[in-house]
Amino acid sequence: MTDTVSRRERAAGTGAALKQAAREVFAERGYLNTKITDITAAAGRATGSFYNHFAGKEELLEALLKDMLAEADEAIVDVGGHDADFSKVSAIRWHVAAFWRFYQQHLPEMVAVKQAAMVDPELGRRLQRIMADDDSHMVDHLAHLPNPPAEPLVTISAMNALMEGFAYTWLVVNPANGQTISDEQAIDTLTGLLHHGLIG
Amino acid sequence: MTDTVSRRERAAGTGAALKQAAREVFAERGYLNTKITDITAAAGRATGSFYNHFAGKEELLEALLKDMLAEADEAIVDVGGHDADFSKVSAIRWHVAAFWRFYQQHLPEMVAVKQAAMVDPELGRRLQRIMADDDSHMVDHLAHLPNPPAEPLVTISAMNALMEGFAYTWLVVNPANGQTISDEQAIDTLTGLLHHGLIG
DNA sequence: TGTACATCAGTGAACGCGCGTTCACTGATGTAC
DNA sequence: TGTACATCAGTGAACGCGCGTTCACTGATGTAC
Repeated sequence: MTDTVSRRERAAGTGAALKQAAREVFAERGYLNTKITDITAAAGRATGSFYNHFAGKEELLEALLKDMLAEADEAIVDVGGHDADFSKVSAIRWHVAAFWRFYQQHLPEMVAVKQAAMVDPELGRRLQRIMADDDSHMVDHLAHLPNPPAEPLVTISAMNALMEGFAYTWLVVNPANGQTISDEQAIDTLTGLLHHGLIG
Repeated sequence: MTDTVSRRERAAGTGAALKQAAREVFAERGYLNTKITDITAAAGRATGSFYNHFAGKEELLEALLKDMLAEADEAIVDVGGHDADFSKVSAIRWHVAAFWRFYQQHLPEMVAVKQAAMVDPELGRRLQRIMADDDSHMVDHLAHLPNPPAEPLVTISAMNALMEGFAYTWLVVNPANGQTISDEQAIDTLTGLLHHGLIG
C-alpha cells in the first residue's frame, strides 16, 4: 500500500482542516477575536498556508456559509414538506424548533456572521444576501394568517430579531455565565410568544 | 470682562467634548471601528489629551453609560408612575414606546454596548450590571399577568431580544440601506406581538 | 499687589506592539521525452 | 520504466502598516510669601 496523495487531495484536505479549525476557534473566542494564526495553529499548519486557500478571514467565512447552506439544502430534502398554515401552533413550533436546532448546529457561523456584519456593513449586506431565501419563505407562511400583517417584512424582521436574539442570549452569552436553558423550554417560550403574538 | 477659565473648568470642558465627539463617531461608524484619534480629532483636541481623561475607550464608554443612566433617572422622575398591569395593552405600549424613544435618543451608547459586549464578554457582564435595574422592574410587571410565565427571566430575555434586535435592525442596519420605519409602526408591531404573546 | 515657583491641561511627534501578509525556500508530485 | 525538469502545496521567518500609548515640552493657572 502507498500513502502518497495527489496534490488536489492534499490541498483539499488542508482547506477543509482550516475551515474546521476556524469553526472551532470562532465558537471558542468569536470571529472578531480570532487571528489568522489562531486558525492555522488550530489546524496544525504553517501561517503562510492560509493564503494558499483564502484571501482572508472574510473569504473563509463566506466559504463556511456556503458549506452550511449546502448542507442545509440537503437536510431540507430529507424533511419534505411541512405545514404552511401559521395559524396552527404546530406549524410555528416546527419552524421554531428547526431554527433552534440550526442555530445550535451552526453556532460558529451564526456568531461569526453577527460579528462580521456589525463591524462591516457592506460585508453584512453580502452575507445577508447569501442567507436571504428564508425571508421569502416566511412571507408565504404569513399569508395564511387569519388577518395577515399589513407589512409582512416588518413582521418577519421582528420574528427574526426575537429568534436570533434569544438564541444568541441562551446559546452564547448565558452559557458562558453558567446559565443554560433546556431545548424544550426555549422552543416553548418562542413558540408561545410567536403563536399568540401573530394570530392575535 | 475676562476669558480666563479655571483649570477644572477647562478640563471638564475637554472631557465633555471628548464624550460628545465619541457619541458622534460611535453613531457614524460604530464603537469597534472607532480609533482614539477619531475621537480626539472630532473633538478638536490633540491625541495625547485623551489619556488625561480616560484610561482607554472602554472607560470612556462606561462614562457615557453612567451619563445616560443619570439622565434617564431624571426623566423617570418627570414621568411619574405608570400602569403596572401588563394585561392591559396600554401598559405594554407605554413600555415599548419608552424603550423605542430611549433607543433613538441613545443610539451611540446602545450600539457601542452591543459591539463591546460581543467582543469582550467580561466587559459585557460589567456593562450588563450597570444597566440591569430594568429587568427587576419588568419582573414586577409580569407578575400582574393572568397566567404569569413559569420563568419570568426567560420571558424577559425574550422580550429584550425582540425589542433590542428590532430596534437595532430598524434604527441602525436598515436606515443605512435606505429602509426606514415610522415610530408608530414600530411601536404598533412590537406592542401587538408582546401583548398577544404575553397574555396568550 | 507683585514676584517666583509649582502645578497642571494640553500638544503632537515618536515609540513599539500586534498581527496581517509576503516571499524565498523545501520537498514532493506531475509531466515530457 | 527511467531521467530531467516543471509545478505546486506547504513552511515559517521577516516585513511593514496601523494604532494605542507615552513623554518631553509649552503656556497658562494656582500658590506661597
